[in-house]
Amino acid sequence: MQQDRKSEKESLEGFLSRMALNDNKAGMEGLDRDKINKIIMETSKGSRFYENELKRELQVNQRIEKMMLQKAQITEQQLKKAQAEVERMAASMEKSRDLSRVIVHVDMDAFYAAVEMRDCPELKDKPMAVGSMSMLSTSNYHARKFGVRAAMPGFIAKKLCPDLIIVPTNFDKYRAVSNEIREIFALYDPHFQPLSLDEAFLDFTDHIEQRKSWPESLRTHHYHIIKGKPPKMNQWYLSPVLFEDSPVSSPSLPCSGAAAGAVEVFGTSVEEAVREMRFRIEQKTMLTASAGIAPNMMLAKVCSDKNKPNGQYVLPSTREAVMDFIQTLPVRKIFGIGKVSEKMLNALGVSNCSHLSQQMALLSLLFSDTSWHHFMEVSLGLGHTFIPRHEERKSMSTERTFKEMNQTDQQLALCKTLCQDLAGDMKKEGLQAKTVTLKLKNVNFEVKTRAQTLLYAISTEEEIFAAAKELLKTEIENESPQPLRLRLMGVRVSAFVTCDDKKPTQRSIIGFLQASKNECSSSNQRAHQNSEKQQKEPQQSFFQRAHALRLQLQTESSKSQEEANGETAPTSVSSGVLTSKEESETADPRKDDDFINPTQVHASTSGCEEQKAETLTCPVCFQPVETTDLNIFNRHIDACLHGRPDKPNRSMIVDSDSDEDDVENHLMVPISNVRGKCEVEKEGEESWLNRIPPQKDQFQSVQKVFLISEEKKPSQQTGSCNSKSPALICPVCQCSQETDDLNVFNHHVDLCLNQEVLLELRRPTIPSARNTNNSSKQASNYTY
DNA sequence: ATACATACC
DNA sequence: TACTGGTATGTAT
Repeated sequence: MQQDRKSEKESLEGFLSRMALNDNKAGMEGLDRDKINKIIMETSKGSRFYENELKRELQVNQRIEKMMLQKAQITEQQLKKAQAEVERMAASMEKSRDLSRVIVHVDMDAFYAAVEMRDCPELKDKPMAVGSMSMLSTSNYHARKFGVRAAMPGFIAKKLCPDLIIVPTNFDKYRAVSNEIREIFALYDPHFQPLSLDEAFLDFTDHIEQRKSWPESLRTHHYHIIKGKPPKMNQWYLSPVLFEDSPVSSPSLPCSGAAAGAVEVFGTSVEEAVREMRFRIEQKTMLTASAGIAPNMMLAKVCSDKNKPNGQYVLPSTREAVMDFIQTLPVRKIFGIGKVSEKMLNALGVSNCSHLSQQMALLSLLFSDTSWHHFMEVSLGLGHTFIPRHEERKSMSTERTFKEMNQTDQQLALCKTLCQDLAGDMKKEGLQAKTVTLKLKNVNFEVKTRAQTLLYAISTEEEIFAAAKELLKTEIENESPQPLRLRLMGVRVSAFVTCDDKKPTQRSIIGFLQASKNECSSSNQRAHQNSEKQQKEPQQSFFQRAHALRLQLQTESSKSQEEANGETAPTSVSSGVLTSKEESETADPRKDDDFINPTQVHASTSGCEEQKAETLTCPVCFQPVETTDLNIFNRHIDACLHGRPDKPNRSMIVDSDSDEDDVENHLMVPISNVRGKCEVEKEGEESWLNRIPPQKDQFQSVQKVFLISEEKKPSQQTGSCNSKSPALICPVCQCSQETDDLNVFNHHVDLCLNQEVLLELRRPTIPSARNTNNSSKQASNYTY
């Protein structure tokens, strides 16, 4: 009994560390923590969410236990050695210290809540929060006294504060205000870096330098005259009382300006400049901001929190001031150290930054290099002194939470919707991605992610869905006969192709062939392992690539079908050259042990590679054809395709949208569609396809292949393990081939691949009108 | 490369 | 009744 109680208490404590009130941030001082936590607990207890949090807490505790075990095994000697290393590192870091920059971090006070209060005077004296019963984005300072805070569900907040008013989010409004404040930021640093709608880093160094010589007139700013109301205390007059505990009689905000005729003159110092900026923000938006001024970004961020709300804090640019400041700083305040890191550090007796430096040798042995190097920088008060330019986006995603969904058809439909939304967002930014990730959260709050990287970039709804659907189907199958009981689904795309990757489709085919070449050489001739490295294409197994290519073709064909009814839009075709201009191995691929050796297929991956080809390489037989006459070349290809009618083959797979195995549902691609999409690209671009204008007989040839494959549907083999005879499975079409003769098999694979290559090359690409639009989607405004 | 976890707003 | 959504990055395999 006692034991039970004890373990319950322990898990309670663990639970608290995840769930309990975070009084780390501003506005949470002096409230009844225990009472609040009790209410949070009572409200949460027994819920699926709670259970999951408990589970995660357990995992963290186990991690800590492991760490402690590791710690126990550290010898005196190891520690000494580590200490030496730490000191070396510290010395080298110290050398990089730069105190010459003036970095400012600005942060709007309770942003969303403040905007809503500004626009609705009713709310001014009341506890309110922005969000919903399910989740709050932020709360005003009134509500914070009750323990109501960002990232807390509204229904719990209501328990803490029954009078709480919850206002739904109005993102458009916040975005508009955000644009207003960003205009002001730009006046002080045109290269400022926004962190969210309400927050930014600015480099004031240049501004300060110029400001020194500014006349007073440039530093004089007018108060807004609000109709009829005489100025009083400027702060009260300027903006509604948003925070009753905000520093009203701030010495840095003299009232004299207002009294003297509604102007205020700001000085030339950094503090004055920042105060001026905040003043202008307040004038323009009737909202207040807080700011931190420090020699680097890491410190500025901490400083902006120091005198929140409506205040600022300057950390002098001396080593002494910085080191003093750091010593008492709780580790949790540091950007990048969250609940879990804090808990782990606490377990080692590290709660503030002075402990951090004291324990650095130990930390260097227990944490990864990246982690302890970061700790080290923090403990020395170091951080970025130059604000990095806005980086390119690395991923884009959309996800949705809903009431339990366990029907497969609903799940697939939702997945499609998500893909549609995502494709729309991608289009806005002209993005093309290679990796698709599906995110699932079941009703027990367990999260799963499943990703697939394709070797070509995709962007359309259909393409994304083709990949996402497969991932989802796999998960559904894995769970069957139980259904997936989902509460959230999300789709993310990443691994965007860069602007110079102009021909992702083209590259995908080339990449496929080149990569398989590499693989062949490494798997069969170990001695040749160090052949040229693939620069950008990911190293995938042949099977993965084949699968990826099939997926792409799948998408493409389903698109073809959809578009069959409408007109065929003028689309361009990816360009590239297939020539036999070869310097190296020109051996017959079929003499090789590999089932494919497309070393003969070379292509210019970009238009800049000048190639005047005397010969063209047939994509079917891989033999050079000594002609530049496309008609002749086309006839050769036809002959090749005709010449091997007796090998088993399959048509390409078409998305069936059914729950049955796709392999069962392959269909013919309407030739008319293939043809309709075949258009010539830019002039001057050397493309194999360009050299073959769509001719009737071309497509007839292709059609024959399809017919052949229809005639000879290979027997199905889904499982790879239960085949008695040594049947081989084609990595392209994934059908088992009833032969153990490698030559026969190789012929099949060749044909299969060539067919896909042919179709692939007829695939149109959407002209990539990529504009580097940096309008990033902004998340919620959390003020923890 | 993939999966999962942590962190931030 | 009810515990987000978007992005980046670290850690582990």
